[in-house]
Amino acid sequence: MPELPEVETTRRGLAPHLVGHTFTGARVRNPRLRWPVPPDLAQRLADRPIEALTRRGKYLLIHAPPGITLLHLGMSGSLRLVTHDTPAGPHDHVDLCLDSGRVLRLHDPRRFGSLHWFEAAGPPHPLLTRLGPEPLEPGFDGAYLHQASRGRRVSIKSLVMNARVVAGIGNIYANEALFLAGIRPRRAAGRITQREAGDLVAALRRVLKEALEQGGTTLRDFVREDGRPGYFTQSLRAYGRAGRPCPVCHTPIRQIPQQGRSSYYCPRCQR
DNA sequence: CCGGACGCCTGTCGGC
DNA sequence: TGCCGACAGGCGTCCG
Repeated sequence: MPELPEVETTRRGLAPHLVGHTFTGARVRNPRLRWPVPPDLAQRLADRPIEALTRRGKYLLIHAPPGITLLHLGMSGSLRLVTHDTPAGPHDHVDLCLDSGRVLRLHDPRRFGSLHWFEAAGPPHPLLTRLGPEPLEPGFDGAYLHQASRGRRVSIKSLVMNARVVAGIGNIYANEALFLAGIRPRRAAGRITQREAGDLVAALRRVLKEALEQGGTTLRDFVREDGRPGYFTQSLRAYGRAGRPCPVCHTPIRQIPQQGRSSYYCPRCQR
């Protein structure tokens, strides 16, 4: 998916087109996403003015009282703004219609994404209640990550991709941050030193900010609200670069399977 | 509580 | 050329 930089890029692109506008309704072409799209979505949204568009981890939240629409893009989801008469293609599952004549269109070939609606005044949505701190906010620092890693037998990469530990980090940015911090992805989380925890937090912050500046990473599916890809793809240091030279020492980047996914690292720079 | 396996989907790519 | 398995940005659920 879309990890934090891609979701935040989408949020920033959408905000000027949503906030201050009003929903006129919705069109659900295929409600079968990760969870069923609410059948009464159109009625819930109609005539509701949009007050804010926020992000928590990889979740987007559209605040239109009395409700909040919660969106998750899964592995292959994207959101685009199109005019109301733009023909829908395959995998264009949901349209949220705006009074501007534009439509917020959810496209998701693999359908691992989801769309929820819940009352703003009620309890927070269950998907949001157990999320760890935002990686770009002050609550996430070396002391926190070191503390969170104590006694954990999982790999440091797994720990950092665990949304209960820190929100918004997926496979790409976990690999990239571990590269910058000089830590091998298979290291046991419980054996990470205080200094390494600090380095990893700094690396995560740095790579997330860099990716944000370039509109995120596009491997195949991700596009921004206007259809442009993310340009951080060309700046990836380790991810997807198996066999190619390490940008620092030129040793070939190694690819290993880890929990059913690929990890990439430099065997010389990372210990 | 923790950690690992599984399942949910479709599309693409490489090897035979 | 065609088929088939592996793999792809995620994550809730279940089981030991």
